[in-house]
Amino acid sequence: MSDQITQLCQDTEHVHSREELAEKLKLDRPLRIKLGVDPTAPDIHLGHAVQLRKLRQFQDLGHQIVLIIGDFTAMIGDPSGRSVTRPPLTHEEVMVNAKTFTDQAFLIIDKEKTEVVYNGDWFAKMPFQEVIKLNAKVTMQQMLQREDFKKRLADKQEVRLHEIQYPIMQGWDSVVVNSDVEIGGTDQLFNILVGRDLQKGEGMSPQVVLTLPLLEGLDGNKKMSKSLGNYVGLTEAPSEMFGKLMSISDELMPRYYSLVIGEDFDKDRHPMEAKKHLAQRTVEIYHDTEAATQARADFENKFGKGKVEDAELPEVPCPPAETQMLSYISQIYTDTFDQMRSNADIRRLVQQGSIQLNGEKQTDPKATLTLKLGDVLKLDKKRMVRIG
RNA sequence: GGGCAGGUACCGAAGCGGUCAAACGGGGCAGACUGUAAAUCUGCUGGCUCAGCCUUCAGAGGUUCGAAUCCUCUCCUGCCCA
Repeated sequence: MSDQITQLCQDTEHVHSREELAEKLKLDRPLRIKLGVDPTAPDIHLGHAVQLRKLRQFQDLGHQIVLIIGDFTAMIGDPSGRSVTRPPLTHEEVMVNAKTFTDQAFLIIDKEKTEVVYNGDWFAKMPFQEVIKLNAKVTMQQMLQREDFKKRLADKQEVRLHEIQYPIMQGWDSVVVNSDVEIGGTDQLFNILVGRDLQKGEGMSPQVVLTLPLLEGLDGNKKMSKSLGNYVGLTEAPSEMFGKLMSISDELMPRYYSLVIGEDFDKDRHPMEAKKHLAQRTVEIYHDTEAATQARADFENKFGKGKVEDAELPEVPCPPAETQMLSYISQIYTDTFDQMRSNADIRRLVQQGSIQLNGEKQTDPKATLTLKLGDVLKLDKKRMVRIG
């Protein structure tokens, strides 16, 4: 049993407290482990995975996972770590996101053994009287303890009242689902503690707080998030996933080793090699071994010692001779990479030498291209296509 | 409700009648160097049919040959007072 505690507390940021957790485990029943998520964006990424992997651990030990979809709270927006008010989402948007979210979450946790609940089920029906009663359970001073609020207040930035409701609601979720343990990122500490207070207020045994480190994004300093664009999505294509992981800094690697693939980082290994292992291993987890091997081979062909000719590249149809370069490239961006680029943007890429045909820079924006089958056109750092 | 200070490009922030598509910083992108890493250096960073033109400085009007800059009204935010 102390084994269990050690395992569960591994790679956590904050546990309050081990003793309480031990007490709960002694109860000799499956514990109810709560994780609340606000489906504000559809895709989940490696940052979410850190928490889901922890849930999986609990699950494997026979505990009951309670996944709360914050369909109601998502419409408010968690102000955690934010310096500005988040724009609200409609309920339809939230529900669409929720579906994608759970589908992806079940790549990690076992669907059969997971209880999924929506907090709209209780909040949407709550009469205003009850809302007031709920609000009476906490003080303004308590809420203002929170770092985000304090800071915004100090910086003379607005704090809207609905934002102050957020921790209260998240806390109330704990009462409703009767959780024994709540898991969250470090930025959730405050909210989870509110849950403890509310549970105590209802005469319940307070939940154990277990927070996990926030995974830094690819840029290495901000936390991984969709809106910052520094994320790796769980369902991204193998080559995409591989490439993104290869772009992280060496400093970040040990972090990713423990939080993403759960391995020890061997600092004597060549960094390049270590990173390839990280990338390969990650692809393996979310796709399969074959895809991972393939992604690696492909990467090496494209950027390493291998041959570009052997790499798997998206193919684009061969244009007529003397094709206007700008419009042709613009078309590839939209058709093949689903990216809107203005002509000015593409002109810039051309002038700066980003566009390369079989390794040769094409720097004249007015030039025309005459391509033949098998030519490799490089658009920017990450994107190349083959004429097919 | 009263007083004051503000709302500028992705963000922060200059500009306060013409030389403003708008300084500077951050971010982003590209090039060089590399390990498609980091650091560093360089360039770019509203749009277009690109030596020219078009649309921007909260919104709507107005003054002026000319407005991000002046005036009026509206909307929004912060601070202080009630």
